[in-house]
Amino acid sequence: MKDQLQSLFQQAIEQLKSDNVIPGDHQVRLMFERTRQKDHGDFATNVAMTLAKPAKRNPRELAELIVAALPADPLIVKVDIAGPGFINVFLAQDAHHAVLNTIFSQKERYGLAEPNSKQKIMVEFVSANPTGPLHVGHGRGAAYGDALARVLAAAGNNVEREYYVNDAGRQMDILAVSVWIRYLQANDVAIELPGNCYKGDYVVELGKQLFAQHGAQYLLSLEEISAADLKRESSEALNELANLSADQLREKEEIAGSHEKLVASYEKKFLEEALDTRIAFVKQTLGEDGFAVFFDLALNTIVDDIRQDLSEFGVDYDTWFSERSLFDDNKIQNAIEKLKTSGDIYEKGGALWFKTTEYGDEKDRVVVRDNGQPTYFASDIAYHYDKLERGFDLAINVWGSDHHGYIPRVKAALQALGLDQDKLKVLLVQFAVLYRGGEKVGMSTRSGEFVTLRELRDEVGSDAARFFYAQRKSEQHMDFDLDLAKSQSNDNPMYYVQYAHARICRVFKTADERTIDTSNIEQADFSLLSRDHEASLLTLLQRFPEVIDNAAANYEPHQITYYLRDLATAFHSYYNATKILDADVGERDAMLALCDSTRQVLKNGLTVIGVGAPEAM
RNA sequence: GCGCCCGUAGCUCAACUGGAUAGAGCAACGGCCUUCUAAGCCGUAGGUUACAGGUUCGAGUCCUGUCGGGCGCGCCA
Repeated sequence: MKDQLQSLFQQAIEQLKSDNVIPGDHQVRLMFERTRQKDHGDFATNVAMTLAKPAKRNPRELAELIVAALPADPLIVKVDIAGPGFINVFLAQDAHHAVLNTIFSQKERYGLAEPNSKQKIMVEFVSANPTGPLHVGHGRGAAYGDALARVLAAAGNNVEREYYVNDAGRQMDILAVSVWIRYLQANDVAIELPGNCYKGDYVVELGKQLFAQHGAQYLLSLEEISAADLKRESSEALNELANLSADQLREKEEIAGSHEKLVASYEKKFLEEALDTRIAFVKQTLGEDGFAVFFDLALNTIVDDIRQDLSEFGVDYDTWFSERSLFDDNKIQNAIEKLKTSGDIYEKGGALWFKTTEYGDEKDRVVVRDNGQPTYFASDIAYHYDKLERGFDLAINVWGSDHHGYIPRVKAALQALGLDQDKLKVLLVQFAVLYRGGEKVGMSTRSGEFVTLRELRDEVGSDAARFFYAQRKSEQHMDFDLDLAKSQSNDNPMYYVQYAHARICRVFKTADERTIDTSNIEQADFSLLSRDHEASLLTLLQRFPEVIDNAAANYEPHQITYYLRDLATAFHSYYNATKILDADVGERDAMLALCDSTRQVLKNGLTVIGVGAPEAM
């Protein structure tokens, strides 16, 4: 529809160019918008106003000339010039009715572009550390990422979904040690779980499970363990604190806010040091294979759980990419070597640094620590290198907004590796701030104090949760009131949209019961659809492909949810104002055709955001 | 201190990427079920788009500053 208008107006503009009204070399940006008000017609363009300056004429005068040069076409019945120079286009009735034929012929494909006709895109999202179950914060990333993937696919892209599993690194070691301590407790060893270990109930379960499988095989006494613990006098952090000069102390206190806060921050560092000592001890005592028993069980159990959780949420991935595989396949080494060759790596203090400042980062970053261990950043360099080498036109990362500071260094790495940094698009999802009874709820996985995605799904259902998340645009901060989400789930607009779909289904069932023949409604006389309600519905049905396009182009699946609400509203109004099945045969069939098309588009739209379209509520 | 994001009706959010009179849902108030599902419909009320400047035919949207909120500034992941 827009395309046809484009070409008609383009002809008019070419005409004016050859008449020297518009400079021939001027690039004309011709845009059509749906109008907000009926007396502005169906479409409006501001082209006369944008051309006013280059053509050195006032906009309304220019609009007259454009309209005069417009070729006649049956599509357009009237063209108005309004306001400061808008050109308002009124379409013929037939043009509105034609959408029904299109929907009948394309059915579940209506609104969707030709599959795989555009780019090959990878969407990586969620990628939460496999150290515990997903919480409701991850839910937003999951709902957004998956809806985005579906929208991009609907717009004709070939889309792959990937989950990057951080199965290497310190957090996983902490998890393994946490499980081991719970295992000792299951063996009646009177050991305490350190405060900075993982405290969730699932860790207790894993400990019990290992006890059942392996008995006392990995048992140590409290005395043996305590003997190896880090003593306060051996702590680097505490020694540093003790040796601060008076000046240094005052300066650091000022930054920390108070003496107590400064001491607390050093105590915290000491506890992390102590935990590292414990990890090293456990690794050494249990041996590589013994430690792997705890590590692998925890990892596999949790990844399986996450996979199932997401699948029940309607999110299924094409690939689960293991961080550890980057080590096994030497991909990290290779990436670092490549950076060395290009001269982007230097050594300082025993560590290897990557000159990210050369590419716009605020400071250089360590890729290999002085102890020889690659950093998380090193993994990420290798991972993104590998990702882009796999041949995607575009790689999208959906990240929590807390990672925004990380973008410049990853982009720096891509540039240094000779890749096109524009092929990586990072989309940030703001944190959902959780409230329960007016109180903010914490979401730390280590503390074990969080509401899981599964709990939310159990209480409100996967569809309602998805719709709720999908309604928000990603960069919008979001207040998530758990009580509200649970108690008022019927207020979720999803039910309103689904209800419209179910109502239409009911109309057709009742038609059946009354032995009304609905098999030929596609051939009905659509010109009988001339009420205001019908015109609104037809316009909305026409808009659906534009909505998909726009949502995909801007990475904004939330546009679909608002569109669906509008469509449902238009239908509910129509339904209340009209007794469809009691109308005369010809009119009735036309109305049924309109209903059937509306049902189809509601279903197509719900599918694009990953929500079901039930036939009854 | 520096950087990123945000600030729109009492609350939660939209606004077709710079367009015409800023819109929905909750909450409030008044109506509509002998009818194809009332999980619905119709109506009333609610706004200096945080504030102050600027850019232009035109600004919630772009620029500058101020205020307020979230997040980030590790040889953590």
